[in-house]
Amino acid sequence: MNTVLFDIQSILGNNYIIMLSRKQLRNDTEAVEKSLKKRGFSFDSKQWSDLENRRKKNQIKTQELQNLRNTQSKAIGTTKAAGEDIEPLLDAVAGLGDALDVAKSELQTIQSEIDNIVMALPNLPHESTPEGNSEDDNVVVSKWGMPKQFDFKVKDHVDLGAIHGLDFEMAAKISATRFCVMTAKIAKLHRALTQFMLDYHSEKNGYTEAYVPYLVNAESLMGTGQLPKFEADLFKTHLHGEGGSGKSLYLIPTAEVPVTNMVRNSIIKTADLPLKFVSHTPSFRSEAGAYGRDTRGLIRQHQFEKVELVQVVKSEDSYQVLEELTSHAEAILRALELPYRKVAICTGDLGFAAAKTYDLEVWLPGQNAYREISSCSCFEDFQARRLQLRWKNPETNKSTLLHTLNGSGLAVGRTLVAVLENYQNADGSIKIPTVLYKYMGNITIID
RNA sequence: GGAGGGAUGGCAGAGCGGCUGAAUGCACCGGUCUUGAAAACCGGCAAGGGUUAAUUCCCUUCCAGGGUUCAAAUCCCUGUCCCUCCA
Repeated sequence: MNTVLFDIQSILGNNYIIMLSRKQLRNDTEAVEKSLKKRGFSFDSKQWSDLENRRKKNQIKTQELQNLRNTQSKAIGTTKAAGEDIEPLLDAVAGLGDALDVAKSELQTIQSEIDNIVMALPNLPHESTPEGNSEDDNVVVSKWGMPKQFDFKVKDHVDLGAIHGLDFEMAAKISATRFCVMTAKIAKLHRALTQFMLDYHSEKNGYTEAYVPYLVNAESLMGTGQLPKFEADLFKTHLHGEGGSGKSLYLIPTAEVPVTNMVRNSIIKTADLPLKFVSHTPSFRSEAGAYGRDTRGLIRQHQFEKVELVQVVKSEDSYQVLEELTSHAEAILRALELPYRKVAICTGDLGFAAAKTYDLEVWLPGQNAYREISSCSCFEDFQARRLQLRWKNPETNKSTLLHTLNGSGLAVGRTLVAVLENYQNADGSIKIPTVLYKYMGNITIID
């Protein structure tokens, strides 16, 4: 995969802080290296320390020069106010400006080298994240429901969908592969699922519904960690046409990006915590690295609907909230009576920004397997640090980084797959899950 | 499409070349008073970074980027966003 290098300073300005704490990197370099190794990421601590030493030298030098300039300028000010001759003082500062410029640009070069390295570092895994190299090492934590036994040969969702109005060829005609068209009852069922999820989370679990832009700027993607590293997975657009004067916008790969960025660069009032948002958006993935995987059906699409849960909480609450948020996603599966299992993602399979992740995998009779339908993650302060997302701790009177979490509640397309396959009858008709009746005009079956 | 006005600390809002990291008010925190609370009064209160034994010292930041100057929140240029008026 291509790693796209950005001029990070031009995007975020000079005054941002980086995702892993610089202090931690400096003081615990070895521990960081060891922790990142668990997730298969090699961090060259030697190279980094060298850079850091150069940075330190240059920064001290630069700041000394700045200090000199400041005191001299003040002296000129007071001398002038006293009506005395400032000429000798002006002579004394001649050349200072040039020396400062040189020092500054050296420092900046080193800084941006460091920034590029640090921005590309993934989060450290939480101690409770199981160690492992690949998805094969993920750990099943729990199972709910029994896969239903069918007394006929089950169809997969593609065959079932073909009967009811799920059309991939038509989508390919008007767009490309990995898109779909839904019509009639199946389109309605898809919408019903979305409605049900949104209502459930906002009414029963206390989330605030949010409608957000589907095109976002680079700063937002930096904030949640998709940039600078994963541009190849995104669809990029141009505001005033390709090569136009407008800046580039990206189609969101998940609602996490716009929703979490709503509170970028802010200090949240204690009384407003925790923040809980639920948002339904389409998600766009170019899936650059996934050619040949799940080419059939709805599982892996360039465009799919998702209902996303996002929470912003105090650091001491985050792991309890991860359990809670995961249970909110599970509640949808239970309400739909879909068998699933909960899997703890191992260090080698963990997403870039996550410290700990649970995947929920739903049972798909058509594949005779459990497949991911939700991914619930705790990012600790990793995103918050990039986002400058803090609260004022009244005990210490200090601005403190918050923790962010999110999870799909659920991926709607895949939920549709699960409903089609789990609720099928021998004749290809689909029973409607009870909780969806009211969203389906009280019909009980699609035939 | 054309003409103006604006963006300052958690919020509101002064400042418009040097003594301003920033008046004042609100909010917030601590205290006095009170049986308790409120009110009143007193005090504190921006963020980020470096450095340090340190709550030490220093640097940066008044939308963003560049420029002028010994010195910029303040002057100049560019961009972004907001608001008013005209077509």
